[in-house]
Amino acid sequence: MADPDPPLRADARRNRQRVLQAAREVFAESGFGAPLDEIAARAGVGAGTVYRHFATKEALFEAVATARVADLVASAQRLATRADPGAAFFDFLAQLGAEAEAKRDTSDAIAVPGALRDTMQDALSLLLSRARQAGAVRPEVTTADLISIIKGLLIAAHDDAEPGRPARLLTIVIAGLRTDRP
Amino acid sequence: MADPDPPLRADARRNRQRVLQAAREVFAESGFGAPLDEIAARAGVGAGTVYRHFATKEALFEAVATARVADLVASAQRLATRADPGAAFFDFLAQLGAEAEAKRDTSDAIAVPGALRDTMQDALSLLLSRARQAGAVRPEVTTADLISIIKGLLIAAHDDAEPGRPARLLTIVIAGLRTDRP
DNA sequence: GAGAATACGGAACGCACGCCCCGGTTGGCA
DNA sequence: TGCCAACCGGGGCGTGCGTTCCGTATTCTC
Repeated sequence: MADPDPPLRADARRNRQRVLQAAREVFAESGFGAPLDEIAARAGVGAGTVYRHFATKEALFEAVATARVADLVASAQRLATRADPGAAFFDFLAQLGAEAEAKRDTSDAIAVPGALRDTMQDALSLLLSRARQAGAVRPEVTTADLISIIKGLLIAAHDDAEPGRPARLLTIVIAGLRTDRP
Repeated sequence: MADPDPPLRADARRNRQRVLQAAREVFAESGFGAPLDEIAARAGVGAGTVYRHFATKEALFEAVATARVADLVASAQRLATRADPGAAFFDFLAQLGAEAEAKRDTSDAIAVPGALRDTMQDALSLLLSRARQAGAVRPEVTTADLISIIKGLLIAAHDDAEPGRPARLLTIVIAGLRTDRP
C-alpha cells in the first residue's frame, strides 16, 4: 500500500493554519452562517484553497469547534468528580455562559453532530443526573431539555449587545433549574 | 386629487384573502423562513399575485402577525388589571407558550418592528413592573431581558418535536423569574 | 356584448452562497 | 538549477430565494 499520509508542502501547511485561524475568528464573530468567502478573504486565500483542506464548510466548522467542545467536555468531566454535585453542575453552566459571551458560535458548536456531541451529551447527562440525585435540580428536567435551554440561552444572550444581559439570563436559568424550595 | 382608494375587483378581493389564509398556515408551520412560492402555491395563485397585494414578503408577514400580536397585547392589557400581578404576569407567559407550541412563527411575530411591537413591549413592561412591585419577580430583570428570554424560549421549544418539552421549559423559566425564596 | 381597466400567472432576473475547475505558480528534490 | 508534482486563486456553476415583468385572462361599465 502507498504512503497513507504524505507530508504537506510548506505553503499548504501555512495556509491550512491561516484558514483555521480565520475560521475561528469569523465563526466566533458571526456564527456558522458567516459566508465562507469571508473566511477565505480574511485568511488571504482563495475559496478553492479552503476546499482543498476541508471538504465542506461544515467540516471546517467541525475542525474549529472540536477543540473547544473537547475543552468543555474535559471541564465537565473534571467537575463531575467534585464533592458538591449541584455546585458542579451550575458551575459548568456558568462556564458555558462565559464562553458564549465571547463567541457567537457556541450554540452551533455544541450542536455539531458527531462523536463529540455525543460525548458532550454524556458529560452533561452525568453532571445533571448527579445534581438531580443530590436534590439540587428539579427532577423532571431531562438532558434534552437542558440542551434546548442552553441553546435558547446562548441565542438569547446574543440578541443585542447589552452588557450584563448574559449574566442575568444565566442567573434566571440557574434559578429555574434549581429545586423548588417551598 | 384622484380617488385615493378605488375598490378592488372581485377576484382581487378573493385572492387577497386566499393569500392571507395560506400565509397564516405556512408561516405557522415553517416560520418566517418559508419560501414565498409555497404560500402562493397553497393559495392557488402565482407569486406575482402575492406581490400585487403585498409589497414585500415582510409586509405579508406583518399583515399576518399583526392580528395575532394585537390579540396578545389585548390579553396582556386585560391581565394587567388583575388583582394578583404575579399571577397575571405568569399567566401571560403561559399563554405565550401555548401560542408558540401551536405556531412556529411566534418568535418572529413578536419581533416585527413597528408600532405594534412597541405596544407589545409596553404591555409586557407593565405586567413585569407590576409583578416586580408585588415582589413576585426577581427585581433585576428588565423588559429587554424578558423579551430575550421569551425569544430564546420560543426558539428552543421548537428544537425538536418532543411533546411536553415546551411546557417543561416554560416551567423552568417561570421558576427562574420568580423571586428567590431563601 | 364590447371595450377598457384591472388583475393574473409564471417565466425571468438578480443576488447570495456553497462548491468545483483549471490555467498559472510555487516549493521540494535531484 | 531545473523539473514536476503539489498547490494556489478566483472565476464559474448550480441552487434557492425574493422580486419584477409582461402577455393573457377576467371583471366592470355602458
